[in-house]
Amino acid sequence: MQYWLMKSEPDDYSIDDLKKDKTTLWTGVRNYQARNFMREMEVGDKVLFYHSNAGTETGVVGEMEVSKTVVPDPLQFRKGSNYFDEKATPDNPRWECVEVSFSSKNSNVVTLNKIKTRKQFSDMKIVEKGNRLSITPVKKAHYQKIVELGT
DNA sequence: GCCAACGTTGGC
DNA sequence: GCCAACGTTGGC
Repeated sequence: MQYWLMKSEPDDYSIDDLKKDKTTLWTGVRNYQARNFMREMEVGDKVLFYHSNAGTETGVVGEMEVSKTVVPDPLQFRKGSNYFDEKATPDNPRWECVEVSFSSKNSNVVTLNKIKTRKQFSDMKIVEKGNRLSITPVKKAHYQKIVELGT
């Protein structure tokens, strides 16, 4: 069992969208490091849903779970999509995505601000200066503490 | 909207 | 394989 954090801009795809959809393909990741983390994911892994670029609401907003391991990201083949990649072919895809399922929405947003002010989170990847990576592994203890703070 | 901190691309 | 130029992310 592994623990992760995945970012999404709420204007693009929010925790409420996931709640409505119940499951979704986590498409649109176009960073090799993030893709490689998705390749490591297994069914049942737990994931913190993080809203980025959300002003004072920026932070962890809920939990989800990996429900399917990676498949080729269909958007890389879709001409006209923002995520179209002309170098990708169905025989040789470049980008992959996992399927995730909604678990719960926090009562409170665990804001980035709050995470930053707590010493115990100082080694989290999202706190490190300049980390723009949209998918990062999270330590179990950090995961549990953040869930607790969001309840 | 600004801009620092990256990541990627492509010429050499 | 280096690195300058360019593009993107995401906090503020």
